[in-house]
Amino acid sequence: MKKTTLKEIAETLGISISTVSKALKNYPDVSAKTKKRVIDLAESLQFTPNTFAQSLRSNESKTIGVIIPSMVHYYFSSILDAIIKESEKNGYMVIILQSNEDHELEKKQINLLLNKGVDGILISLANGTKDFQYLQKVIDYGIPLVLFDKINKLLKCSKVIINDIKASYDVVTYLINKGYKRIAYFRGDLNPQNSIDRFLGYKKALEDNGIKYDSSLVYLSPIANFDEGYANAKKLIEEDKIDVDAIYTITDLTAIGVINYLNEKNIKIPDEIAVFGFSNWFMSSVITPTLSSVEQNAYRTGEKSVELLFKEIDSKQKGEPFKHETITIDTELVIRNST
Amino acid sequence: MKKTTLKEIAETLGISISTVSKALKNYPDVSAKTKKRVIDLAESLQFTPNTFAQSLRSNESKTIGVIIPSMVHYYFSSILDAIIKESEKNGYMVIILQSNEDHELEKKQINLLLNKGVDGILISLANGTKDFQYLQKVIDYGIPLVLFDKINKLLKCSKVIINDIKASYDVVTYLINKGYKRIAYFRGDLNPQNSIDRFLGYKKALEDNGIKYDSSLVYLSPIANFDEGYANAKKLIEEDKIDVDAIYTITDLTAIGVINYLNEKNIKIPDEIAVFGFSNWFMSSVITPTLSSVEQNAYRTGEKSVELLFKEIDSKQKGEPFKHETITIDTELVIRNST
DNA sequence: AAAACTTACGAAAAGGTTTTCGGAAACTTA
DNA sequence: TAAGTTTCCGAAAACCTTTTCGTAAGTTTT
Repeated sequence: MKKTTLKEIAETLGISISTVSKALKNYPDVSAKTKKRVIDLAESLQFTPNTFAQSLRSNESKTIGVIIPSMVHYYFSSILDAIIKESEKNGYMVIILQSNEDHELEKKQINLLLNKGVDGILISLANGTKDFQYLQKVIDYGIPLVLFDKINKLLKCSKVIINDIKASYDVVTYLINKGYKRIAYFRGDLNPQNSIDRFLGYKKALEDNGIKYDSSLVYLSPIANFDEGYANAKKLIEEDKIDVDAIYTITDLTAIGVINYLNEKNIKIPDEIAVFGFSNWFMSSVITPTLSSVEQNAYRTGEKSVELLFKEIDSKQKGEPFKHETITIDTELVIRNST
Repeated sequence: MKKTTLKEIAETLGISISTVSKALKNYPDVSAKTKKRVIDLAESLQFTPNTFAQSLRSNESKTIGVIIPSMVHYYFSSILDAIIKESEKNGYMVIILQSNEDHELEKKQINLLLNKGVDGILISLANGTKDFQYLQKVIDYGIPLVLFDKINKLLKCSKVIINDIKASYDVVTYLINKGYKRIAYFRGDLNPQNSIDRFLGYKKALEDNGIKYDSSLVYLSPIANFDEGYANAKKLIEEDKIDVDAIYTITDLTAIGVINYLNEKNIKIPDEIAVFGFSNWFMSSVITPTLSSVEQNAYRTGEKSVELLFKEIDSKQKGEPFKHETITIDTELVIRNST
């Protein structure tokens, strides 16, 4: 089975290819009668234009590329959900790549997408990413680029983020107001901006509330997973940090590791130790006890990211200049039984 | 910034476009000297062939399409993880679409992918899908198609599934051997094949173990989510089904709903009622109590699906006939504290 | 030295669409 | 009726790569 082409329609009707093309695109210089003949035949043959040829001519693929660290992740899959749906509404398809937190792979994938001829790129950076030359290359090539979640402030392009400093500040302030005094923090690596910012928010809230920052209450969980949360909680308890009354973590998964350890040791949450997470994974609402967290509005982040990208693609098509924007997505504290 | 073309290289070197193309593809009828000149210049200009033109010529996009019901789902995102990674290894990119369990949308998306010119399609069917004409169309067009997870037996194409009947049979047999006698089942809709099969496995295990099937112990949860599990558990308890000693559900999420209700009512798991799920979501290993489940090997399902698809794409390129295969992925019971 | 090969390159077509431009025919205006 | 306008269509180029086929020059064989 072969696809119908303009040529076939033209030959069948005894007219030229140009006329067929113009008829289907409703050009004014085709008579109503001819238009009808063309459209009728095109429909009966289920004609759809060959996208390869269209892309070659227009240099547009009607496809965008997305690079995320990992797909099996509540936050990212929610963002992708939004990106895919919004793109489809706009007649675009989405190619997804996973950097796997590997900086070199990310670099290669950017090049793959550029070669592929995508009309725009959305990316949440891998943690290790320090050299931004290849992203600058995307910008130089004039390909619309939007950074979301894990961004780099130095790049001149649009960005969608949350205010991590404020969100983190709010968490700690809430804990202090609840009466918790010795608040441990399980921080992430100091590489992606949001990891730094959450740590800064933690510190600032302590300071503003007259609590001295104590570095012995800060534990590192570089990949922010379940095991690290569990291990750090174990360490904390075994180090006899008996006065710690709350543990706040870089992300929910780590917090759930903490909860599991505390549950095992029969340490009462929140009576003996409270736990606060970040990102509001679905899981957090169904574990025991339910986990307080920060709703990051992943879906909205995805929506806004594509929105910015399409704005930029649009400007490019029209040859208009484009003003980069940075959108900050609102976050909210979700209070549950763990605090 | 514009992309380098063969033409530019040809003009710079004062040779023809054909020769440049052949030099880069290492044709034997280009002298070593010319080859070197071409390759050197191509590298310094960072030449990469225009994929639009390549696709137009070869009628291949080096892209495959995937349609799943939903992306924010542990099972599906794991499958996608595998699909994306394996495709990348083979030099293919992946376009992902979500049918949202909407049969009409699914149909539209198949057409989108066909028009896009993807080299193959992977799909897990929406629950409501009853009319398979448009999938037959894919096959008729000669586009490689692989069904996974939620399939239809009548379609003549490759498939990757698990043995749902056996997996379910094993669960119930295990429960019976553990001494549970009144085993309730929260079943899914009778539409996708796997939902039917799990139900059949449940019935058969009862029968083979001399336990009479009791339809009053079967509850329906059509979309198999948390709330339905919770609601059905509530209903079961409020109906005073006091002798029920185990609840087995179509999927983990539903089981977690059950656990949450039982926890709330202080009904001891597994002492008063045991709970068994299906799919082994990550969540199941961290809730209280941890949930017994069936490991479905999602990643492996993804791997095998692309493997079959690429086999078929390969055969097509070589003009060889292709023999459809159905691969059955092994499952294992994962026993935890809920049973 | 003529015949038979080999080597190395280029012309050209094909893949399908889009859009500009030119021109013939039909029509309107003075 | 001549000049000016519309209306409608088609030729052709452009987007870029790939591959077949032809051919000139050079090399080897009789």
